[in-house]
Amino acid sequence: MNRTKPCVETAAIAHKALIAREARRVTSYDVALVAGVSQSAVSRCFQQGASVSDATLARVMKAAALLDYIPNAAARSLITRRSNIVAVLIASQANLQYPELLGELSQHIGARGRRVLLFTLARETDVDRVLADVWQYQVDGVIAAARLSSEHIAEFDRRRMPLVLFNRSLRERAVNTVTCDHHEAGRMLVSRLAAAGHRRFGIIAGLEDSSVAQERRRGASERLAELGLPAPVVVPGQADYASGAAGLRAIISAMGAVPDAIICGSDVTAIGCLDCARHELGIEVPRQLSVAGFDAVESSNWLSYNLTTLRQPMPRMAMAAAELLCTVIDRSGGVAAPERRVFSAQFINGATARLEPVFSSVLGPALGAAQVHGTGLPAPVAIM
Amino acid sequence: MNRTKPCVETAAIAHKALIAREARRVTSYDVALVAGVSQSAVSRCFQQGASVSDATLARVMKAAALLDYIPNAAARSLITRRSNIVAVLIASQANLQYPELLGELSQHIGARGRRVLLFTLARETDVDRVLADVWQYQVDGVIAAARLSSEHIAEFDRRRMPLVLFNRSLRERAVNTVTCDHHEAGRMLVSRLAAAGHRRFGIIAGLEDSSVAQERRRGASERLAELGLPAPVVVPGQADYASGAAGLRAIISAMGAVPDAIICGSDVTAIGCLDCARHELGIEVPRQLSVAGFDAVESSNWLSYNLTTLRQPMPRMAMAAAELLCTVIDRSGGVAAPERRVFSAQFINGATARLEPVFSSVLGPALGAAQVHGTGLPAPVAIM
DNA sequence: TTGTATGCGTTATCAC
DNA sequence: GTGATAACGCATACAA
Repeated sequence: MNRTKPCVETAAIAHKALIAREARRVTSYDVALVAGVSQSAVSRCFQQGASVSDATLARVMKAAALLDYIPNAAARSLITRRSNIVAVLIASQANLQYPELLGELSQHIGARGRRVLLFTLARETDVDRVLADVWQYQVDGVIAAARLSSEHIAEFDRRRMPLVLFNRSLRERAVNTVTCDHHEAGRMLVSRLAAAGHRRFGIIAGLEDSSVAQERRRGASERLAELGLPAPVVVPGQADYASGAAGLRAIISAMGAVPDAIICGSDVTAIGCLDCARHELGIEVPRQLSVAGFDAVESSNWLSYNLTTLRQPMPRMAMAAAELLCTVIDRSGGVAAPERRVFSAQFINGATARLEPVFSSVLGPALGAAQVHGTGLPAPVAIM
Repeated sequence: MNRTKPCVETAAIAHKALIAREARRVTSYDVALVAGVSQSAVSRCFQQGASVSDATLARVMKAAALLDYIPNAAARSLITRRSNIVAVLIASQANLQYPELLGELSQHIGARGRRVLLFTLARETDVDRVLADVWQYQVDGVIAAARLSSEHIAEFDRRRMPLVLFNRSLRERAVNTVTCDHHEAGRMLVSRLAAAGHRRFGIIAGLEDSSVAQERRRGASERLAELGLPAPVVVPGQADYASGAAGLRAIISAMGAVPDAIICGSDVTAIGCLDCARHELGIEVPRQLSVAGFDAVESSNWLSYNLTTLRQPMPRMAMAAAELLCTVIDRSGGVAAPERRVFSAQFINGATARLEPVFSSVLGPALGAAQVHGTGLPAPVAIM
């Protein structure tokens, strides 16, 4: 028994030289040769539930270590039909807006033994080109944080490719989704602002092609109508800082006055709006104007802003997406009905919106603020 | 000839049903059968410089389209020894600090016909575990924006795995790198501040294990010593907002006074420092205190801050890294000497540091600012 | 230009 | 528990 030890080592050295000379890769055959077992035995040593004797395992592992052997995932996936790779499709925009998303997804997917193959979309129209690549790489599933058409979804079905939509919903087709309820978030924000007496609203929209921004806007407008408040002045925006200033000026110009509240499609836009109001137009926030955003990005919490906003639970959503996709992959074959996981946005009570009722005791009888905001509602509207 | 057309179509339909029944994938053999050619002909149709007649190409492509055939990248990489996959190793920290990096890398690498397999590191110590995965996936090369030890690099060499280090340099070993000259950036910042009369410096360090932050700090300290200025008060930080406020208080406490200038390891820290100074301690910036950051993140340019900072040319650096790696991959075999591409940081002249000489004409004769800043230098120091 | 035959490195199936 | 052998789906050398 003792004699095998030096044998394995010297054999490994000689064999390694041979491999280097022939400029080949180290394969399981090489390990088998050095360990003095069959190639099948080597293969089994690198699998989970395989039955191998301790002695064999030890010999094989030793030989593998000496040769720097690592199983070839390409060859494995060819036969197992599992690449252990998950594609993540994400619009560059979305990646910049939610920088933590990719990292969170990668972590959770990694924890489930798979890796993320990244497909970034400079424009949403790149989807077609990118999907062709996705099919090639034989990924086990796809998380899409980008706009997919109904035809795209159909192709996923046809190819039996597991798919989870992230923050995009598609009414026409049943498909696995993880989303935040942006429609409800828009409603909630308006409810709170209206309850505090805001009457005249401006909205700086987010990206036109973003369903997230559209849902928020729809929710807000819908709730305003329900409450019998005037229709908001809506101006376009691009979810960036500059859109905040431009939007604010456009709203004031269209309205002929400063509105009671401005709802922005994103925090960065809200911050742009805020800075413009305070530093350029001399409008006091929140005394003369309330400003609210969406997403609760890190900077919204900074002392200079302390923004009133709504947070999507990104970490939980990322985890849910990873979990959902991996579950679908693991039970592949057994095709189950698609699942929708919807999370609620969390209200962040910052300091850029007056959310106390106008007749709150903290305000004196001379309600300058109430006058600036127009007549105000006779009574606070029920919150949500 | 005309008769072949319906033949291909009906054959395709029948064949597709067969494949579905057997629950197989569509392979090049299936396409060959339907198109009435050999499998190698099909293979050639999906390669670049292969010689195929127009007629064959047309028949094959038609059959492929009808069958939804896509070449299997795993099988291809097995024989070509090219996966067309590039691994990107990135610390989660770095991803949050430079959200655009991943997207830029992905775009440029995609433009060169490859995709990014993402490996995020929650902790820098995860490198070992992650590298084992990297070898498995048979990637063509690696871009590492994480700390690698000399032993790690040695393993890349041993496996002949092309590697580009991003923003990490390693003196001990020759390796391809793309970096920004952070050492020089630190020196530059001190030179400018010193030239404007700042004498007493505080430094809020970045992450301890980040070579970027260390280089900046070393450059700054070195330049201060060269200029004969007092050694700076250095306090720890974590590149986050909270570190700014904590660092500012710590520096003031250690110094027993407000320093002339504080250099922060990152913009976010600088913004935290700024907010604390202005909103909590009532220190006027830049009149009583100059604050500078690093990186020129988007928010540094906002009206509320307008930060004095230094920008790394991230887009160009990302492009350089992608280009360098792909070049190395394409000439694989011909091992060339490693290359280092070093970019310079760009100074952003914001409004949070007094960079005019203290005796500038815009200041009146009663130099409150100069007194706050101590004696000031008798004459401006030469810039750089 | 086209077809035949072979190999890439692994897992899976079956005897033993 | 172990070893022979057959896939997996493609690209390539070579003959035609």
